[in-house]
Amino acid sequence: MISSNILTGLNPQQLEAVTLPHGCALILAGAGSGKTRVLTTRIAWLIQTGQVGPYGILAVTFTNKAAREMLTRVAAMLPINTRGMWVGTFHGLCNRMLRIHHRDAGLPQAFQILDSQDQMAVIKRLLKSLDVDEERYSPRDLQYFVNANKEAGKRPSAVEAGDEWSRRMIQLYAEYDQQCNREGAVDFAELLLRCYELLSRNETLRAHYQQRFAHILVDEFQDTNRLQYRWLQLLAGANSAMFAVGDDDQSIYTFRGASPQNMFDFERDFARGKVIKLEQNYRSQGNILDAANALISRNSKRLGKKLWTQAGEGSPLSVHEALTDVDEAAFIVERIQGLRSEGTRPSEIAVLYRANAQSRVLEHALFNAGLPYRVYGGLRFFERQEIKHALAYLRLVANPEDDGAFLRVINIPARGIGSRSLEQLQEISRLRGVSLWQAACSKPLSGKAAQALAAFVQLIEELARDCRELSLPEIAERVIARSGLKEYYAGDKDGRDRIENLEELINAAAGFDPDESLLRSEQAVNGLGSDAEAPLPSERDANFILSAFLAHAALEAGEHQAAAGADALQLMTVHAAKGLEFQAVFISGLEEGLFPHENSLTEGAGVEEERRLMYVAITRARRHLCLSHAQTRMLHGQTRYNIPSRFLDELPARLIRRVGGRAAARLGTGEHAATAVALSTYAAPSPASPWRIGQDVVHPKFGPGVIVSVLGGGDDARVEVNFRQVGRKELVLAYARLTPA
DNA sequence: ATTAGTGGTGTTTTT
DNA sequence: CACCACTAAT
Repeated sequence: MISSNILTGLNPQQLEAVTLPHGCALILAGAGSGKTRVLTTRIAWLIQTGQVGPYGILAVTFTNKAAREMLTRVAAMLPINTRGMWVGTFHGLCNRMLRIHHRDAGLPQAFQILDSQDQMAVIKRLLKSLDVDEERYSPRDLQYFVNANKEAGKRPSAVEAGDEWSRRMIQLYAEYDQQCNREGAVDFAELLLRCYELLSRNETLRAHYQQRFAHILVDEFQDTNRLQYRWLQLLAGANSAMFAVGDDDQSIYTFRGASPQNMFDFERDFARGKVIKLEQNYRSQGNILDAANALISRNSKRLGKKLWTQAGEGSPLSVHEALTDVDEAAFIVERIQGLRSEGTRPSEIAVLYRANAQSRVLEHALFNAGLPYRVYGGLRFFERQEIKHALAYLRLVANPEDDGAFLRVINIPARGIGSRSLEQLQEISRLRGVSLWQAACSKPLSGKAAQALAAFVQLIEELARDCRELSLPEIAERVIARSGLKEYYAGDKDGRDRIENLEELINAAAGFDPDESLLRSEQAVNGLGSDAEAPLPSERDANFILSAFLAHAALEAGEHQAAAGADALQLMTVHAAKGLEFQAVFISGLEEGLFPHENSLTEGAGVEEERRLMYVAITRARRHLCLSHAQTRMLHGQTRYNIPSRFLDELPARLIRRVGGRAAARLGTGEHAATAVALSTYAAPSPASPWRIGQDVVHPKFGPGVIVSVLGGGDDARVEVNFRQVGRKELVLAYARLTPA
């Protein structure tokens, strides 16, 4: 029997999980416990034993990468066509469903997906056109308001208005939705909500999918939000088996609406006690694991789980205190060189940090040391300005009603249509209730601007015509050539990279496989009467493929940054490191206010999430773990004095070895000595000083409060205090009569 | 119409 | 510091 093959090497708990009889179950899988393996083997086992065909499987992941990996691994285990399986992210699957049933969902066939950037642009445009006071109703707040409510499953009419402010926000939310509908645009949260509503409204459709998906598997269950949970509930029929894998200790996305509560609810609603814990860790050595366990045990709300390993205890964790962020980077470089001389490959070394901004100093040091590195985060391929511009042209070709795309490129490159002409256009579109494109087509301007506008309209129409006969990469090429974007960037001093990126876009288009995101065979399989709109393969015109490509660009923004050499160091935020593992891991910037981040200190649950984040960071390491912090650090152009992170204190001392570096050895002589002396005379950075973050204080006028940050030093050392009664205030220590409480 | 310069502001993590 | 929105000058 071949089936024994895929099951060999599983430990008893893994085996039990993989071969569970039909029904729902919750798998509590600790870090490094073989979670992905269990998930993929489960799928392979279900299919191999004939319990279900590929068509009956729906697997949801959190990232595109995880989805790809799952498909690859299943395909490696089974010689079957995985095409029929629905594997993807929540957003990707909802997109797929909405494309198939766009009519039932009330969407145009070529609906556009707005990424957060696009969404922000729409919101700003909206606020401006309504002449809203952006002081009181900021674009950022509205974006947050809209997303939070959508993620809670609430349309404007369902949001309860407390005060004047929220009443206005609800109005704006409604206006925003209307504008999106007018333009055929859908934001990330809308993908989910729209799909949820589609399924809950349309009984036929729901019954169809419920019957089809006998097995629903969910990865990273702790990251699901309430709406996703309800979406899964709708999709799971009476006979569907839901298999959820997650780790409450690795829930680090509650800021984005993720609700670990879903794990508790899932046990109640579905699994009904069918819970399997995977606690054997195959990744890290004992000391690292002990540190992680000790740290996370301080959190109160846990399902409870303790990792263990058969690997030896390994070496202790290194902790280094640096004077400045620059010294910290120098120390890390030094250690990395040590690791490399021992034979550790650069790509097996990761430098982690809490916030993207921290990468600059590290990059600088690595660059000077000649160490190849790769930074994850920052701008991704499809988020780059030049790519966004090119995509905007493509969006106009696919759907000229797309005002956002229109505004983006109407004058890029400059063609003589300035703010004056634009105002006129917008006025017309507002009065007639038509899109900017339609307004432009009615030849509303006169003089030079009119000619320029006509040329633009002609350009888009011409491209749209071409689009019908050309393949996707050919369209991309033509758009880039005819739009004048290349010439536009040729004059720029950093235009070289941008032009290269534009050329890369053509490659991306050439490599795009629409079937991967929207299965070609899907329509045949799922011959539902309700979506007769589904185009026949021959009729799957360029526009359809173009829309699929644009959706792909929005949903999967692409690689974070091109690889700088195949074997390079890995730099990334802790968030980005989730799910990865490395031989050696550096966690930098372990300082109060940074990690844990100060913004998390004000809310009660915030610190616990930061602690889970630290837990994730620690458990990325297999053999070497090095923690560091700096006494002073440049942040927002200001020197800040930080005390060591509380998380360092929460690690058992027996697991830790304090280490210095060459930089530290220099202390006591030369310039560093001066700094050291100067530092010791300042009250702010000394651990003995009462002015530390988190300290409760009393002010004679403002009353009681808590210190949220310490800024500067010397005569103008200041603290920021969050007062109970009057809110945040920044005080100069030399003047403020502040007393510790 | 376009561009350069200014000042004010806000900064976590991201599918 | 870095990004923006707005103003002033070409």
